Amino acid sequence: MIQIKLKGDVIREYEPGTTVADVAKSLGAGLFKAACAGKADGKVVDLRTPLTESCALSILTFDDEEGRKAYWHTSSHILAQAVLRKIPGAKFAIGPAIDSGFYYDFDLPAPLSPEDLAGIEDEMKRIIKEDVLIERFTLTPDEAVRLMEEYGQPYKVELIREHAGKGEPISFYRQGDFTDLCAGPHLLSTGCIKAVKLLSATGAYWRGDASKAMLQRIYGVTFPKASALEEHLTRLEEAKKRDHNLLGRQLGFFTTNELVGQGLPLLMPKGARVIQTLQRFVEDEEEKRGYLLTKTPLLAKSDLYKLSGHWGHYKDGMFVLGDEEKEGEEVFALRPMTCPFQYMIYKADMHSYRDLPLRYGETSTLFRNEASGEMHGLIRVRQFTISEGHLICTPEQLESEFAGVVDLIKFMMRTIGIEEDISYRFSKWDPNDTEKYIGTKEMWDETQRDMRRILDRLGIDYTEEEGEAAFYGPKLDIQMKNVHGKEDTIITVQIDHSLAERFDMTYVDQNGEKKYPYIIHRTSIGCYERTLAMLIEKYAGALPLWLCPEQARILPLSDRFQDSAQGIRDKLRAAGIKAEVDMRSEKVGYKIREAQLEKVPYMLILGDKELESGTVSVRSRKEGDMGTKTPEEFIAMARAQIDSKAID
RNA sequence: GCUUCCGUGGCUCAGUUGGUAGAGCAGCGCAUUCGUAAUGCGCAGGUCGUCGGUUCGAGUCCGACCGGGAGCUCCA
Repeated sequence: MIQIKLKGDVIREYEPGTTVADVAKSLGAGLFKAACAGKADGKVVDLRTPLTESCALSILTFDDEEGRKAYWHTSSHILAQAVLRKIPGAKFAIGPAIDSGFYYDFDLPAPLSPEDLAGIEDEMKRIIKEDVLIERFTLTPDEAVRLMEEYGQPYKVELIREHAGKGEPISFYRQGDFTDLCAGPHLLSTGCIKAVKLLSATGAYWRGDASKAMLQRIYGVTFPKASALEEHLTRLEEAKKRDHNLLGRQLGFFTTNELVGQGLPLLMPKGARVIQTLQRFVEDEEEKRGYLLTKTPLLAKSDLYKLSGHWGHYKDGMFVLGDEEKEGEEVFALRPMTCPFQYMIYKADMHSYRDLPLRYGETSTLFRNEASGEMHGLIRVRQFTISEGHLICTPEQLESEFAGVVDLIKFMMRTIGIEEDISYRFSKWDPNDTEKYIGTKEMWDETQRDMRRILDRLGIDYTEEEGEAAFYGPKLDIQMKNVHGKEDTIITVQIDHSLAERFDMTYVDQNGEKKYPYIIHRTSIGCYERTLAMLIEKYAGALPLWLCPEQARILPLSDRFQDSAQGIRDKLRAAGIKAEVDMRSEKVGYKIREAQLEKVPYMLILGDKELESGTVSVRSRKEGDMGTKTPEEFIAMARAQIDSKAID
């Protein structure tokens, strides 16, 4: 007998060879029905796995992340089986579970129409109803290749050939007429899936490589209960309503124009005001922290970028002015970053170790010629303005300067209220990508070791990603997901031990020797356009009071009150509160409705009652009627909120 | 850049098998002067993204380009 330690440290004895499914069954019919996979001594296992030795076992259900992954992975196989039935000649690539469901990539003879998708979804429901048994079996690599060649599946053959070297048997899962190469785990039968929805069909490159074939990807999601699917779909709909690309336009924050061009949003008065508020806040805070403001040109001769390495590594991403081919013509380029400009400021003087650290900050407008399919609202644009900065320091100062930058960033994130929504990524180079990166392996090993040590000491909880570094150094990227679940970098901090030498930036140390300093590239709040986009989505347009482009709107009950309304508006403005009056001859209900839709934080209603008592009726966008206050009381309340940068 | 879907007045959309455009909101005018999410009436507004093709005739069919959405790739 073997001893299995279950939930709550309960130990039960089983015959050796008992499967995970058997154990689940012995614990209860309900658990067996809900079981998606098992976890034996911390390792995720298939329900079919026979237990040969004593271990700690937990049964994973849809409520566990790993159980959910197995559930969705099985769903992707059902999708593939449905495609096989509906589209003869379909070739299968890969079909994993993802955080929000699953997808499967296919090579199909014709593009998928929405009707095709509906037909495939119906077929999936049929397969589920048939409750097809799912079986696991293994083959040697040679047998596996032969089987997949027989099925006419070249992508699977390619995958098997790659695995073959490991000398392990290749596992397959078969459900009726469909057999797929797969490591598992999987549910026991197709009937375990209850509610299905196919969400979209799009393109995706084989192996994520743009030089390889474009496949068709179908995204879907499934749940054990129809109501859970409904809720999920409702959530997706709700999320779309927060989309900054929609809401930001509705609220009059920005617009785009065909004649102006792709990726070139026009910030309208309200959006421009929000960004101005953020920018003033950032510049003031940086000044307090010892940053030196610079203002450098938006373009430079190509020679500067040749020196920085951008001409070699980043030319496709730059807007180049002038014709390189023409003899003797000067060629310029709009700047894609601020680095070399601030370096030239550093180089304008001789520096002693006593001068360091030097912290340069600039509200910097950058231009990047992104490929046409990359642009998205305010998140990915061709011209943007970033709180850019470079810290020049000695090796001894690197850690404390880095810590200072992280402290500033955390302060910014806390202030705008997104501290809980971000994650940290340690972005490293890819040693095999010689095209992309400059510098030696020793240099990379050293700076990455330095950065890791600093991150660990700062207690930052980060993930690691290879091949995401800047071409000159590793990065700490601060990531945030947009409303569609897509992650973007909003802030980045980089350690650079390579460009100082390239630019011959030196300082004189205690011994009178010239040394190359470390450079920290950083932004404190990111680029304003992208940060604004994230704020719109985070707050569904209802920004914290201090950031609102219109903080109070006075609503005179009838035309008779217009003069006094303007008087109150002027009082508020004098107190630094952004106030307007709705002068239209409309009913107050109508004015309130509009102000609510425009997310104006406070509405001040003015009629006979208020005029007599020298007050206004205050309505908050969030709490509704707040009763009457004198203008002075309202100003005091609003100012307190604004000055503390309160997050509602 | 790639795959796919889409493009009708400022916005949201309708427009049947090709027969030369319609609604609501917004705007403007008039009336109304109103108490916490839409007052009524009227007026004006579109060479149907652009260019080319098929056709007696194109918003409707075809192509190219421009722009937008989703995904992929890319993102110093």
